[in-house]
Amino acid sequence: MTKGPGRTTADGRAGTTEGRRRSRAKRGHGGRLRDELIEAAGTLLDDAGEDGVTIRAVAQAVGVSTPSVYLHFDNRLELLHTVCLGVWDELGRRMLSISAQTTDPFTELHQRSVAYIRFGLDHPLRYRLVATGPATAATEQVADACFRFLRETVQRCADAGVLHGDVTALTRAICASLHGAVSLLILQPTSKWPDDIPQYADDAATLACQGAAALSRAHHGRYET
Amino acid sequence: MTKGPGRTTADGRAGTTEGRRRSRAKRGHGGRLRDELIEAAGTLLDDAGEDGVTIRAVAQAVGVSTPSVYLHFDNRLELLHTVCLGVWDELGRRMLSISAQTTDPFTELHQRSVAYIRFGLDHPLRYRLVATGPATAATEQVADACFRFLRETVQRCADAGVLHGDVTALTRAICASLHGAVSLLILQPTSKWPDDIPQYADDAATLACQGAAALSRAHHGRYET
DNA sequence: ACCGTTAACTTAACGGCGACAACCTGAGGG
DNA sequence: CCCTCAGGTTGTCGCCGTTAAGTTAACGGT
Repeated sequence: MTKGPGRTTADGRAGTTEGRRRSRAKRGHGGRLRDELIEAAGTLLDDAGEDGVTIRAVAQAVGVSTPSVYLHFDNRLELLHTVCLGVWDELGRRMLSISAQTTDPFTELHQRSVAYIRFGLDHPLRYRLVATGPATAATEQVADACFRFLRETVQRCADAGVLHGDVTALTRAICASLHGAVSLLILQPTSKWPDDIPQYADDAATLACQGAAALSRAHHGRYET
Repeated sequence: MTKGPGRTTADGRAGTTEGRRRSRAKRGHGGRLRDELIEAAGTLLDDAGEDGVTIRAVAQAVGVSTPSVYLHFDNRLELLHTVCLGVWDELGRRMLSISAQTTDPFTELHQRSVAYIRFGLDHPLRYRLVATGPATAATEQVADACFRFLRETVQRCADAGVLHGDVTALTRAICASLHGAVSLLILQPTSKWPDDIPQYADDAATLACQGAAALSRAHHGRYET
């Protein structure tokens, strides 16, 4: 009865268990599968968490064989990051809409900070993946974009004379503080989150911005007049 | 000629490739292996990064069979976290020595903040594992200890009248800021770190503490007098 | 001196994973 | 009608974490 070595012969065949059987894409539309993979990986991420997003599971969900995924993504991580990037665009839009509604740069800084924190808390899994996972080209791209958004506002504050000193260093310190506010929460179960999330976000943003102001005063006093 | 299933027959035997052949421990000293495993996992972590610390690699490094690891650790994560906990104790010691040297509570808060950041940057891999990995009993224990250290100091500041409002919320905001200062750096290559790390740590601590002060003033104004 | 008990390990195997090389197939243009 | 090549598939490899079940040697008791 002991069958000796016991490999399971093969992966699940395409569409064996679930996922409607896919029709092959037309000649010029190979990218169709790519979109379906991203979407499937997204739902899988929400339903089963990061570990649930295996190449095999994603392939099966769209009704395709496992290696087909590699026709569109170099590896698992790139698929995962692509899923996340889609939602990060949303943050960029929020940032832009804020500066359209605000004139005072320091208020803008505060509001963008709040937006950053709320965004992270709205998409904990996706935030965590690109902001605390292993770095790739995609993560750097996103990180740079965020940094520039904030740096831009800090620069405006500096121009207006409300902040002083090294704009890059100041921005980095603010970024760090905001990132911490997000990541401290998302790496613990939501059950332990504070009751009033908007209040938390506002407080953390206040701490970051007012802290930056204090910091810039300290540097101002040290290096100038 | 195709042999059908192709399993690799077995793991590496104990001590096949490297690691001096271990002598079996005496009756009451089973814990000896445990210590050796922790040490081996530690070096492996430093040499090969987190992914290099596989159960098989650790077992081989001490010259023992793979499943023996499970005699002392429930799973891979617990081994990893145990490795990290050893070094986190150091932070506790630094915190205590700081309060022994300081009388002004706000200065103490600042110095403890600096200590926290510098500690994280001194042990990036170990910090990351317990502070941004999946939560376990070990991580919670460490997180709670840190939180209490800071909360204690914040409380002293509140007693001295230099901070006001909800001590727990204030501490949480500070923790978040400090954690962010550490994690923002450790998740990117050291080549991209700022040149002056002590300065960075001091700035981030200043931002956190002064930000907290500003925050507590805001709350004070809102709810009282 | 023997012997049962049990701590401290080992061998063997399971099931799953990411990744790759090599093959197949059917729609579209000539 | 047949040829081509984008859009897939089959079959494996070599890892991984983890578990079940067996083996060996130190000790306590008689």
